[in-house]
Amino acid sequence: MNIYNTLSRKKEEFIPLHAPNVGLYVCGPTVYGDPHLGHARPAITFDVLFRYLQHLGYKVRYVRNITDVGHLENDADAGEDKIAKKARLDQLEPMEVVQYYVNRYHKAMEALNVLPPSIEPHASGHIMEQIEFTQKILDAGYAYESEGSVYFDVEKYNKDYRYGKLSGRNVEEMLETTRELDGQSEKRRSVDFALWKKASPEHIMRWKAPWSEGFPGWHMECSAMGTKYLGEEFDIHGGGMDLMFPHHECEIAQSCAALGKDSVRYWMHNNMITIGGQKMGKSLGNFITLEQFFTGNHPLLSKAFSPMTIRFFILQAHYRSTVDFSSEALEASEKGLERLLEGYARLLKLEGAGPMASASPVFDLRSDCEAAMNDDLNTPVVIAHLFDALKTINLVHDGKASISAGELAELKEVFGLYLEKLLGIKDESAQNKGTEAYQKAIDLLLNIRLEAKKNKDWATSDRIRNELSALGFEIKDTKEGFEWRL
RNA sequence: GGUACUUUGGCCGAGUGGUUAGGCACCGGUCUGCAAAACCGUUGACGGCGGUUCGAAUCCGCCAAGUACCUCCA
Repeated sequence: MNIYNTLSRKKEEFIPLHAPNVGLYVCGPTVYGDPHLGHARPAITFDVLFRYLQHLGYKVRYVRNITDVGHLENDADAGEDKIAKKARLDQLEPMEVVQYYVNRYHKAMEALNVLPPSIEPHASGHIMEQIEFTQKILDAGYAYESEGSVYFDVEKYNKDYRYGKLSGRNVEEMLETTRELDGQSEKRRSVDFALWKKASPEHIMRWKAPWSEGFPGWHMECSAMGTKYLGEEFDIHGGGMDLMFPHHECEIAQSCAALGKDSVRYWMHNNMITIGGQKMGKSLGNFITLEQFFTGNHPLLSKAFSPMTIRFFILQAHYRSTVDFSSEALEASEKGLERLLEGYARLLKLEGAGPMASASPVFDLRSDCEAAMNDDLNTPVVIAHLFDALKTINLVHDGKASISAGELAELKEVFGLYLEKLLGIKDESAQNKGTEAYQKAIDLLLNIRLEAKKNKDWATSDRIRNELSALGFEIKDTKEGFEWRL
């Protein structure tokens, strides 16, 4: 398959370092707040990649970290990190905050049908590794200690390697534009970044290190944990585009400085989600949590949207495009998804007959979907192919076309493979059907209605329909009789 | 200011040189006691100007508009 590599800004053929094993690392959430739409996109994107690589026969070790040490707040809050701040404000243990939001994150991911990664390491559980990694960089001469903190020497590193190759930044220019703004800091240069930070007295998350009691810098966990679980060199590193600079740039520098070589072969970045053309952000007030989507409890939402609708909506855009969220767009996706799922249910009940057509479009579905996935995970095109197949399914269902047993078997297999296994779309309404007795009771009512209809007793028939509708049932009359759903 | 990128029909969203993407909506039709649903079908587009080419939504240049990153963020 081909993967767009941010490093080369080109699509490249994916060749694993140690086939059939593949190492995949993705930047996970910082757990100091409720999971929101922004967490859903990378999780779903790389979930599909994880599923597809496995489908291709690779043994994938998928590492997605939990950032529970917290990134530094801005300079005004010098030295305080998000989790520590949240814990202090709520008078909780930092790990209480972490546990609470990790649980919430897992719950949301499960609802979105995102498979759990192979390893989900916590930054707080890998302080030793981060200290060792920092020491390696110091030993290699690319870092310096200052007042108990350790900083990465970007200028020196840039002389031997090249800092900024991922995001296209030029260190000389960065130094020129920022040098004068820099006051008396512990850092030699404003572009230098912290590998270890000495904790201020009020900072409650702290660990002992050779340099001071403190905590690791923001980028260290990914270098340390990535190489710990996937080796000094591994295949794919993913994350949001906003992490390209400085986070991933610094990661590259750290790993390269410590190990003398690049760790990551393919860098993949998913684009952002916008709301009304604007980025979603806490400071912009257009922030919507996943729970708010599931319940519809937000002024920007016209109604509740199911997790599968969110998942489908995200997959209807390519992962490298921005995707603009609106209630309208979501409603459009919801309807399309429903149609697709009903078609799939219909397909599973179909029976084949007639002669085998040798050049049936059914047999193109597999190769078309495969080609789309191989082209940098083009899920919107896969979905378009499924909609094309849906047309065939409906024609057969309506008796306007016939299909051979062989074609039907292929269609069922491929449709199910892509929709359920690879895109990870499942029919949620199946869970809403209730017990068998309950279903039979509803069927009984609707059968009575059917009889009333036969007798042209419209009063009874309409009464049953209207009252069930009022209770939230959706009644559909069909040729054979009826269908219903809650 | 620097860096990266975007601009496709009413809306969402694929597509990188020549052939229908797809979804939603609209419209027409089938079905129906009525209605809904479902199904079928049709219409409709490539920001502006110039260039390369037999031919450009697709390549190049300029212009315009917009977004993100450079500071916590997926």
